[in-house]
Amino acid sequence: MSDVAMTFDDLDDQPLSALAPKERILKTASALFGRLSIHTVGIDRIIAESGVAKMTFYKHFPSKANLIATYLRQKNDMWLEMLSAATDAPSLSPPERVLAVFDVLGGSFGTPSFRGCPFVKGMAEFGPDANSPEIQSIISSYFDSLHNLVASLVGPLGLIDPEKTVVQILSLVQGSIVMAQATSNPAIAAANREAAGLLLEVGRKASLHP
Amino acid sequence: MSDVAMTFDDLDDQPLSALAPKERILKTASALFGRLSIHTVGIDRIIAESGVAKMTFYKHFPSKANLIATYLRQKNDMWLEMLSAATDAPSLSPPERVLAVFDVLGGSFGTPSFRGCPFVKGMAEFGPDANSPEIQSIISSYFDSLHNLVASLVGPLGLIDPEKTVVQILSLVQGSIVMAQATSNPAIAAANREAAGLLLEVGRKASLHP
DNA sequence: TGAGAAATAGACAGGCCAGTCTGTCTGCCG
DNA sequence: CGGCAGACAGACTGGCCTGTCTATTTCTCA
Repeated sequence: MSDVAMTFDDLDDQPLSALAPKERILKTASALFGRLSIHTVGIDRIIAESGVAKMTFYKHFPSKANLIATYLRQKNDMWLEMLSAATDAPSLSPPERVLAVFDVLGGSFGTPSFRGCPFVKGMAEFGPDANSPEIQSIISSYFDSLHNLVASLVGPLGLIDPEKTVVQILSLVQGSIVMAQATSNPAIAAANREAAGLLLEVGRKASLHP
Repeated sequence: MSDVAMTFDDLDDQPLSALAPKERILKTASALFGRLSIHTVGIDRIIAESGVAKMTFYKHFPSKANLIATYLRQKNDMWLEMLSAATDAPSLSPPERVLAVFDVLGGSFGTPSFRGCPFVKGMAEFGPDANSPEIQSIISSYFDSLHNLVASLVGPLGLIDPEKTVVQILSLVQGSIVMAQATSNPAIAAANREAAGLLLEVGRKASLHP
């Protein structure tokens, strides 16, 4: 763990000074994709704002689709590593590990670079009929990974119907992100952390069939 | 209530036979915007698939932005009317009115025309930096309306912190839609209906401060 | 210092897209 | 039957976008 708090959109914050061209491109693209959208941001703009020549861009990224894939993979890795780090903290009890996810969310929601979930947005722009198999597979593998992470945290709790609880927690996570993006209510993460805690508690006893 | 079940994407299902040109255009656009995305669907394609002349299109919709706005307003109206109808059923108890929202969701998730929430997708394509004030205002007014609807259903329950519960319910709603779009798990709506029921129950007593 | 690799600047082709325009046809109503 | 409104078909413009290409400059490092 570093001494500076990580956020959901970590990379977008630092000044874009003299990095290697490839990182400069990726950082500029990441910021633009977040602020606007993927389809509305052209290569020319990414090139102009990252201060790079067109040939340099195409040397590092053979196509725009390749840049998008790299962008999404980077977001996937950063986000899952952040979650893993937070939920692995040794001081946490098993249920607290699940709830730690919402603390990470809450930390991200406040930052100015928060622009919603890149994968939900990616799904919106590259749906199942979009004929972009690589991008679609990155997106669905993100959802799989998140499912596996939460399932691995819920599993040890010995709940009656763990898969149901996992779905509920995942819905609260995604719902939190959507709500934080749509409304700037600062209480969202805390409210849903509390909801998740209740679901874990009740899931231990019985599931509404007393 | 009609004899045929309504779904989230109602209009997209019926055959696109001989309707008035304006409705044909809107229906075709709605289907294409849902299957693909707004930015990736061009006017030419909408015209071709709706079997309409270009001039006819521009007579009814002065611009693509106007078509998009009309499309979103129609989705807004249909969806809110569906929710109002379901939550107004006289046989329901006050808490059941809240849970009825998840029954509507569950009914939509199974239909082949379900393609996620048009407003979440709209937010992804027309974010705050997109310079499309009309579209943005339709989207944010949708979220406001949904908030008001849920708040009006939660209000009569006399909960300790109703606003917190409203946020939790709304997060479960949005999270359900995202999860249903990302994974085709048929149990999502039921699991989150149950979660919402628990939150309403617990919210009546005290909120984790015993 | 000197050579090769890498980056820069910017022109260019080909395709798509929004929106305009011209002309033809159909169908309704007096 | 005649006329007119509305729909149809499709060409066309100007602009943007991805990706290629050329020619020049800078950086590295031996």
